[in-house]
Amino acid sequence: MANCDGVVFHTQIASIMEVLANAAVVEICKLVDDDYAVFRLEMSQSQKENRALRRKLQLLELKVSRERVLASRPNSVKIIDEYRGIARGEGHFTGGHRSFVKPAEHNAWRDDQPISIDEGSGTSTQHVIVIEPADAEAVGPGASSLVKQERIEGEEDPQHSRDIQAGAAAGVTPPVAMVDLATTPQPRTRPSIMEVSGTLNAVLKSETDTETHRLLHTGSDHGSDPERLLLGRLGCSPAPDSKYLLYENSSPRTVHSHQDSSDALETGNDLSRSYTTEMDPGIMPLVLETQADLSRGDWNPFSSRVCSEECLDKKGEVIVIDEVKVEGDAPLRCNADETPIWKGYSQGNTSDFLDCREGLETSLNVATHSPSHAFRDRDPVSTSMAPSDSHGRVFFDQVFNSNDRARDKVRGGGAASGNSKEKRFLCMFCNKGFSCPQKVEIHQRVHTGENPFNCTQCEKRFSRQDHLKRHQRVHTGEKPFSCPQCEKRFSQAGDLKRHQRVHTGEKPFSCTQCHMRFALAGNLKMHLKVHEGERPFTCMHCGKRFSERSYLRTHQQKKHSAV
DNA sequence: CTGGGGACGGGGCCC
DNA sequence: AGGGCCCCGTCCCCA
Repeated sequence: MANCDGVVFHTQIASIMEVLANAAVVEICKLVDDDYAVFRLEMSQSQKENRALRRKLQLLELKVSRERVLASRPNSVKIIDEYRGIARGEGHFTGGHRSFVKPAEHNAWRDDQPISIDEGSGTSTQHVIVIEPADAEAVGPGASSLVKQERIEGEEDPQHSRDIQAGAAAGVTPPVAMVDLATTPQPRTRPSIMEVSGTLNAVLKSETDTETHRLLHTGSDHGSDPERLLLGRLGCSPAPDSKYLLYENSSPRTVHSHQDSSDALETGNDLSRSYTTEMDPGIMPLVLETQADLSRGDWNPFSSRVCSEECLDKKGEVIVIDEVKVEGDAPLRCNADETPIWKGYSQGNTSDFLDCREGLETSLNVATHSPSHAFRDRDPVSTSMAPSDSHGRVFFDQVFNSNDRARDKVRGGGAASGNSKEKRFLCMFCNKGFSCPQKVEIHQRVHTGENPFNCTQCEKRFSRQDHLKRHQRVHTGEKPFSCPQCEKRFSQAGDLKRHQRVHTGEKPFSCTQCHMRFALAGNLKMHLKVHEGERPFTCMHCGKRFSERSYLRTHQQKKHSAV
């Protein structure tokens, strides 16, 4: 009985505890719910305030930008303060859609010319920056200008840039270099020059060539010779003859010109420098010349030159440069084992071109050892290997009728020198200029090592067909060149010419260390080792040293043949 | 060492 | 455009 009472007591206690616990839980939940409701209410209010403020700010910015556009248009000669602020480093370009728009019509903005800007894209706030020459009076009404449009908040809006282009193109059929690189798929024949990492670096060349117009000008004042515009990717070191060169380093984007070293680009007031250094990283460098008419096919696949001197005479003026973003890490390759890179140019595979450019930069010795450099280094006057006096050369010129060609060669030597106006096709390895793509292709075998012509009688291979043909005289024994003074015959004309010095006594190569003279350059070279005391070949039997391998071989045959 | 030839690479020009 | 040729320079080798 007592046990039963104890059980009932415990049961009652348990039920009471349960009730109390449930009540406590309910109370706690209620308290939490109340606090949460209050918290959510506060949050929603804050968010509403934020939205309202943001909207207000956007409206304010839009209003200000419109006012600035209107204020700038009456005289059309003004650099908006905002841009100045940016140029001074007070402002920052934000990422986003960028466009340069310049109307083709009359090469200039007109006062009554509408600026085509799509402002209907809703949430975006756009700044229109009109960049005009500060010295507009001097430049005159025909001065060209740039409009830079910037979106602050807007996301990528392809339609936006199309609108801009349409507006620019609507007026007159523009002799245009209009590049919407980000939104318009370029034909395969158009090198995608924007596939380069780095910051935005737009280079625009204007034919007006005023100082203030060199906002983004890399070209030369010599309008007739704006030959080279190179796009390097990794601080590429181009051939020395490159007159127009753009390369980038990791630090502030600078446009380099071999000729315009003193122009605005080099000054502290250089707007372009201020401009470019303010660009967002991750935006691509762009290089183009305003006169470039891409539709004419003047693109030089080997040099990344956008246009030739002919098209520079044209007056294309509309430029639309859209932002181009880095699209991952494009695979870089320049592998000699692969299809020769220059082959890609016919398909306009410019990424290949650029990639190989870069690949080249990793081994600059290719360029520095290029034949063109070697030729420049071989100054027949300044080296001891040269004919010792002018008489010798004149004599040989007269004898062998090689005057003109010899002189032409001496003059014409390096890349883009001499007759450079017609050498529009540049080797992508050493930048040497050639008159046609086929010549470039042949020349580039120097760099690629390709030898497509193989001898059927031996295993030798040659880069040129005429060399193969010449080589095959070895097998045929053909010696079409006979000496008129003796009965000797030669397979090559040069060999005969060289041989005839035996008869003439001509020794055009003189030693600078002594008075010895030689008929052959190679013999002089060998002789010079006597003066230099250079004896790299050592006899393994007696330790005697020799300057030439052949000397050592002869020595060993004579002295140590038994061994 | 010197003299000289064989062979080849490369550029330029002509047809 | 492409082939062929001329020319120059150079390396290698041999007598």
